[in-house]
Amino acid sequence: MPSPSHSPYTDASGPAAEAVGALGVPAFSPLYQQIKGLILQSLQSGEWKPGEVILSENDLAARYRVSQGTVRKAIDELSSEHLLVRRQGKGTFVATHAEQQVQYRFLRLMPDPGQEHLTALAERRMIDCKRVRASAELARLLGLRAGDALIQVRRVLAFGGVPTILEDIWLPGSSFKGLTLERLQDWRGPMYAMFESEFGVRMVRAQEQVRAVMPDPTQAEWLELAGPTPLLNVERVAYTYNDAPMEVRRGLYRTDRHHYFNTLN
Amino acid sequence: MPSPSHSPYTDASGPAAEAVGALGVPAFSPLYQQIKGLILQSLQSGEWKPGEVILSENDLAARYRVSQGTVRKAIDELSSEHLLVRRQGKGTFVATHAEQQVQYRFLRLMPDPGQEHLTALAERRMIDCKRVRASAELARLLGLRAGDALIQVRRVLAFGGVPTILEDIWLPGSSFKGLTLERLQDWRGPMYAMFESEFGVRMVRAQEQVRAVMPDPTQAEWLELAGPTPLLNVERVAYTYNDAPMEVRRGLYRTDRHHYFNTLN
DNA sequence: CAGTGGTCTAGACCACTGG
DNA sequence: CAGTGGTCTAGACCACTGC
Repeated sequence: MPSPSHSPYTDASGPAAEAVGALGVPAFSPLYQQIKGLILQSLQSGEWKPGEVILSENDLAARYRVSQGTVRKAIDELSSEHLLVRRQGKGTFVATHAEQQVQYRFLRLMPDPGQEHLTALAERRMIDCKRVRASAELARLLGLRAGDALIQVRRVLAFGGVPTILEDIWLPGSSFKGLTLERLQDWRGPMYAMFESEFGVRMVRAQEQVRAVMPDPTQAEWLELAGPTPLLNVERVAYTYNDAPMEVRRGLYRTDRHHYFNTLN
Repeated sequence: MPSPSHSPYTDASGPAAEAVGALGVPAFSPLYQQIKGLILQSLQSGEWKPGEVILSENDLAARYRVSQGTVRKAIDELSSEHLLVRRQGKGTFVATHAEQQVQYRFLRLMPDPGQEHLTALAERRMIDCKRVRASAELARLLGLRAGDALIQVRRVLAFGGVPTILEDIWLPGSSFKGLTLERLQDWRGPMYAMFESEFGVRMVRAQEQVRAVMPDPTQAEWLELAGPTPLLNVERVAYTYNDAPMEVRRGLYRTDRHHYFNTLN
């Protein structure tokens, strides 16, 4: 393992041992990337759960026999991916959706200027939660086979009494056994926080596709639309650790008092 | 200035000299943040132009009398904000919109699966470029006064012969003197690349608000819509260095063969 | 080959938290 | 006060580029 007297590059032992690519070509992978992978494994295996402290940088450095700076760089990346959260003086924590500050981290619908008071008046109406079979399309998105068991949830989010979001959510039945309408209704806090504590599934990343659509009559009824109203159709696939898809969600958003917000860097 | 024998924290000379907050409270600001600010100033002042190499890390370290590691951390952040681009073995370059790889970095409309061929068939139709006066709304967004001179550009983007995007663009007249329809039509490449090389304005960041709307008859005509079609209304404010707003843009996007794409982290 | 960015280390000290 | 993350340095060496 790395030690002061020899270079980490020429040393084939330690955590870097099998850094060899598919073709036998030595695929160079920096030490800190390998450390990052090891920490990631510990997160996936549940060694540290959402909200908990992980080992200190010094302890991790000792565990992996590398310098603190190398551990630090690994944590830097995990932290910028929102998998870990650093708190100076306290430690490094596993990120969670159950924090006041980052609630609804994935919801990009914001109140228009002058409508900010609506956020405080949010109200969730759980409509349905049932077992269904995966269509070809849903199976493809979730990496399953058509016909596999899914759980489908339907709900409405209202702001200031105005139904604004109609959502259908599909989850792999195998990972969410025992999810019922009642448990959803009783839960306080973000749904993704419930997934963490009740099912051990942490959503880490998501992709959305947005289109403009006209609602069908059923959808219009749930949103209590008076006349024909164009809506945003937001299709989301959410991923856990190691980029495994774990949720598909289709939301219909009213945008007369809200807008979908995005920052381009 | 910092040197091996004394701590950078207790040294009040060098680039860190006036790190004192508004209330006389010593507002601690890390050295690398100050270096970052100094590099940012050089970018704003045009010492290095988009596409050019900047000083090497060693040279910057010498210039600012800090270690290479500190310069490195400053460049790390500027690089993650897409203001600089590192190329191993070659140097660090000022980011530009005039690169093949990152063309249309801010355009989030993507072809639907099976429609990817459309991207190659893009076609721009410049419609209009005229001087107007800022409305109260536009003035607010651009940090100007109502009535100030603006340049308004209207154009259509078509894919595979289908008009898909109708855009209105507003620019501060003071920064874009001499922008004409003809120059826009003659320009090959991204509009933001033209802003860089012709007007010295580099767009660095942008925010978008997306809503679902029905087009008015004029808009429907430009997009050659047969019947009533809901569209995405995308309002963008783009910013240069130091977060100064330099462009407002309203786009109407057809989403029957395309979608607005977003990644949530 | 020299020059650039990229990685890794070891050690020192600062800023923050909590007992 | 000890323990945590955060900053800074100096030096060594690797990976990549182009002459």
